[in-house]
Amino acid sequence: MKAPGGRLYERVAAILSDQIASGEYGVGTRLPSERELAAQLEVSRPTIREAIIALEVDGLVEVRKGAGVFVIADSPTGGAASPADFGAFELLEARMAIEPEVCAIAAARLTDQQLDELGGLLSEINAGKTFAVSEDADRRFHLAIAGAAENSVLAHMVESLWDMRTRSPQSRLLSEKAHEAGIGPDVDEHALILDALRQRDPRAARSAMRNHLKRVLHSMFQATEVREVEAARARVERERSRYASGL
Amino acid sequence: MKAPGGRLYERVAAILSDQIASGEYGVGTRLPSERELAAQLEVSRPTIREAIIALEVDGLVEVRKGAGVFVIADSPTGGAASPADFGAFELLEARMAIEPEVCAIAAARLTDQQLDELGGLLSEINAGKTFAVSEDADRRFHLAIAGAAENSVLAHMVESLWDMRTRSPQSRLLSEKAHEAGIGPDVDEHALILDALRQRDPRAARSAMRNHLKRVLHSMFQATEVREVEAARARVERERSRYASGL
DNA sequence: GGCCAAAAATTGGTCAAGCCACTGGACAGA
DNA sequence: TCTGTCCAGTGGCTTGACCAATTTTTGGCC
Repeated sequence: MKAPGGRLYERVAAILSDQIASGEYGVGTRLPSERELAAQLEVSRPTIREAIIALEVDGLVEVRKGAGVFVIADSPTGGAASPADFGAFELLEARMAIEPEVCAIAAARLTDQQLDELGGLLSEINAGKTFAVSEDADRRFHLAIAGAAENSVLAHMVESLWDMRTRSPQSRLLSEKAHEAGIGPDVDEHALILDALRQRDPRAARSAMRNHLKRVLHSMFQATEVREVEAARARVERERSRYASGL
Repeated sequence: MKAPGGRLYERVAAILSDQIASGEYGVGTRLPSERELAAQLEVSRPTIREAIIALEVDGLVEVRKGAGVFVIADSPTGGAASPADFGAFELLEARMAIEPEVCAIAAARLTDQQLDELGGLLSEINAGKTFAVSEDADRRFHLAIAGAAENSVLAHMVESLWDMRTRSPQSRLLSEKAHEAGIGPDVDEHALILDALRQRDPRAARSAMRNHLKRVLHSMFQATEVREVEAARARVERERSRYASGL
């Protein structure tokens, strides 16, 4: 379940696979062309091709020369149903309980090299032109911190947490809503976390991570509110049109 | 290459896969470099890379940057993951990071019924005549607290933590050692945790849980000091020294 | 207007060449 | 003998190009 720094094609495959699982690319539909994907995800075409081949071997897509890449399934072949659908809020609560501690531990053990790596990821979050790209960088940022804690159990836990998030329909929905509302990974907050780690100050690191997640929680509230407002507006609109016709 | 029977990478993957299956490239050995393969099979390097990725997704080979491509199996595996053997000390460290927080959350949400249940488990730990019995009660005590946090993700995490412990040879070994040294679940400490939960005081609960785990860590040190365990000794010792600094 | 064939645009398939980062072992110096 | 440095080899990724299959558009014809 390790996924962080991995190879580029793996990350691209993960992104695409998520988008397929989430229904963003429904079964039977065509994926954007290799060239488009390369532009969107900011990688080269060969890398996109490698990712697509990985998906193909997993039985998710079918490639038709000259026509395009088509989705033929939304989950890995024999993958007998991924159970465990967790709620978006409890997932975040779990992160708030675990990640700050992990971050504190990491602060005490980080190597300079790992700091550099995190710096790079921070710029990636910042530079990511697409929502999907910077969100992926966000994920790798958090996983890199977990890795820096030098505790494979904790790394495994944090990874598992993010996987659950990916698999959770609720979380994906909320993430989408947040996205539409213009809410994405916050660069400044991540910078604060990195600062604390640079100082190798466990308390500050814990606190920075907690604040970050608190803000994420806040955005989630916002996103859900927006959603409700929209639903309400739609309802009003329906009513309005109904009465208008009777005029 | 000629005889267009499909895509090139598929044919290359088939060739390599056959050579692996036939033992031409045995498990553990290294494949020729991508450049060599490209020359041998008269295809371009990207094609070789695509084929290798297909083999990788099938679990046949492992790619190590800068080193080469290594055969790790001679037939496609179901994709099963590794058994994951975690170290006893890092496992405990993970518990120290997670369980106190979970305990704090539980303190705020516990029902009276859950308190009663915990009380019952406490007596079981106390009354358990066998080491195994009270240890099992110990486990259920901790899981019950996690369950009381009313967060399925956290409950899942804690459960997973204890499962790892059960599956970890190192942990079992240490637990045995501790047993021989007369060290078992400490009733008083569990009582302190329960007290804090009864007061519904998150801080006190967190602190009580942390102290409890700290003591467990201490016992583990004692147990490892008692005697050496030939096979695992080196590894345990390495870990031990790493965590000793944080004591 | 409707139909069909040719042309153009689009898409995957493959190749070539190059630069980078990492690994591992050889090699020189202490 | 040991240690640290260096370098050749290896995979990782990109750019740019051309080919082949397919789809879409175009334009002439009926």
